[in-house]
Parts: sequence; structure tokens; C-alpha cells
Amino acid sequence: MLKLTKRTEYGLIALTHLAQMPGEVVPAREIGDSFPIPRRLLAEVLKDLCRVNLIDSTRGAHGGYSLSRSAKEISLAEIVSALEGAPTVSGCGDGDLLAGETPCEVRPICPIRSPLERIRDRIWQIMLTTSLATLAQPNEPPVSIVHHLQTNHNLQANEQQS
Amino acid sequence: MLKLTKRTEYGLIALTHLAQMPGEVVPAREIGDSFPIPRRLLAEVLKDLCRVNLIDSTRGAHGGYSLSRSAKEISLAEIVSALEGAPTVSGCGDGDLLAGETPCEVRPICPIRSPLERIRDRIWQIMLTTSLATLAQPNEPPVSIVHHLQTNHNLQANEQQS
DNA sequence: GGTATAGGGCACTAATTTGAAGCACATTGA
DNA sequence: TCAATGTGCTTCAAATTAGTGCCCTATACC
Repeated sequence: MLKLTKRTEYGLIALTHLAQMPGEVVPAREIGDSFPIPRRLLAEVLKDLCRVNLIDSTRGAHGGYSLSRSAKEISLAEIVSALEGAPTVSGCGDGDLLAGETPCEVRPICPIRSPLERIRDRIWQIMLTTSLATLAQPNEPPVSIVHHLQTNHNLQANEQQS
Repeated sequence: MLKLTKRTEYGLIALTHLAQMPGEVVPAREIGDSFPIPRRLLAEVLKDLCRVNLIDSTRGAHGGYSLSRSAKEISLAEIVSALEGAPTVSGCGDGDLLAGETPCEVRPICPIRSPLERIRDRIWQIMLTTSLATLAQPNEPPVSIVHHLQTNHNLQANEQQS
């Protein structure tokens, strides 16, 4: 849980790279050279991002990719759902956020479905309100549109062991 | 991302089952009979939960499992980390929450690390503040210790396609 | 003690998901 | 035309996850 796939990581890296040179058309090669990312995989990821219109592609010599809109208008949720599908928390179908899901035979009697969905929604909310612009400024405080979500957590520290 | 493994789902189902009969020693068989869960796997999961002292086991005839403390004192975070390890969001090492992680060679120059960690922490916070008791009352409103985290989300609905 | 019921350990296989690469083709600028 | 660059499709490899089998230990009850 909570772990992004490599595809998504690569996509985020590429997008933040693009976000730092708005307007410019950047070839996949350049992104691949800047980070130790397998070229071919990166191409796949960029293609996916293109498919959902997060970025524009220019073919031919001097081609490349560029953000299709401002980094502030691109949410983390869009990126994640483009690269690994909308989140599900439990494997049971989640009709609201996503299309076809494999039906879960436990579903009718599943005792944890509903509360888990609420949690998923809250997590998704965090991603919906986090913009690419925020991700692209790692040194800035998290001053995105999500800052009002910041919470004070006055609770017992739970011990976790791997 | 955000998808729980079957192990965790089974664990949550078992724990909510136990939570509904506090004090009683419930054999794994009974839980396995109540839901379409592979017996053998369920046993594995229960063993893991036992190992981190979320439940107690009683061996021998009339043996079984029971919660080791009140459902209100067991956080979702504990359950998840017991059954699938602490969350990572990105594969890069997360020293604070978890022990050894495979080092990420992109790490020194990774442009998305820090903001992603903040997001992971916020998600983790949700789980830390969600108790098993909350999960076990699917029909109740989410009135757990987390209610103060509820947020108003006044933002554009993003379209997601699978 | 014997037996039935219940959990525990270990190793193994199967299924699914994810990561990665190959190859040929389409587009475009010089 | 040629080189640079994105696109489609296929296949392979690695990692993760799901599920099983077998046998041992522990306890209640007769």
C-alpha cells in the first residue's frame, strides 16, 4: 500500500522536469539523460501521459514533450490515475472513481468495505488537491492549494517494525 | 498505489470479526467459515498479527484468537504495517518509518522525493488516527478520533479514466 | 494415556503484476 | 534523403503476491 510504481515515479520525475521549463519542447532523450531511467520505459510513460492530455507531444526531429497546461492545474491524482489507475484501497470494485473492476465475491458481506472506501476517498482527496507545481518545488514549504488540509496530529506514536 | 493486499484485507476482516466479540476466543475456522477466505492463508495472516501482539492466540482444543486490546486502541496503521510493512509511497528509502529499504540510486538528485514524503506522511497520519473500532462499525458515521481531519474540498472534479 | 481440536513452522508452487527491451514504422526538419 | 524523434506492438524477465502441503506442538476432555 501507498507505494508508487516505477512508472509513476518516472512520470513524476519527467513531469517535474517539464514543469521547470514551461513552454519548451523537451525530447525524452534529455529527460532520460538527466536521470537514471530506462529510456524505453520512459517513452511508454510519456506516451501514457500524452494519451490523457497531461502533456503534448511533437513528433519528428526537434520533437519532444511539453506540459499541456500550467503545472498548477495538474493534480497528483490525475498523474497517478493515468499511470496506474485510480486507487482502490481494497480490491473490491469502486464504481465511483474507476470503471470496470473485478467483482469481489466477499462484497455483499464484506464487513470493512464502506469504512475503507471513506479512507480511500480522503487519501484521494489529498492527491486531488496536490498540484504538480507543488511537487516541482521540493525546497519550498507545502504552500499549494492543499495547505488547508494540514492537520495537527496529537496522537500516540505507534511503533512499526518492518 | 493505495491498494491493500489480500493478506491485509483478510487481516482486517478477521480483526473486525474479533472486534465484534470482545473477550471471546475465536478459532480461525469460525472466521474462515464466515467469509470466503482460504483457511491456510488466513492462518498465516493471523500468525503475523499475533507476532506483533495485535491479537493473542490460545493453542489446543477450544483455542483460537482474541484481540489483545480494545479495538479503539488498535490503529489501521499498525495493522497495515504488520501485514505489508510500513508505507513508502516512493521506493526510495524512508528511514523514519521503516527499517532497511533498498537504496535508490536516483535519490541524491531525485526531484520529487521530499514533497512525496510529505504526502505519504499525511496518508499515514490518516491511518494512524483510524481505529479498528471505526472499521468495525461500517454503518456508523466516521466518528473516530480522526473526525477532526475531515476536510472541506472545494476543488475541481478531475476526470479519471482507467 | 489417547484422541480430537487448534495453532505454528517451513517450504514450495502458482498466479499476477511490474519492469524492461526489441524491432519496425511514422513524422518531421535540415 | 537522412537523421532525430515519437509510436505501436510483442515478448521476456524479475518481483511480488496468493495459495497449498506436510508435519509438529499444545491443550481439553475422555
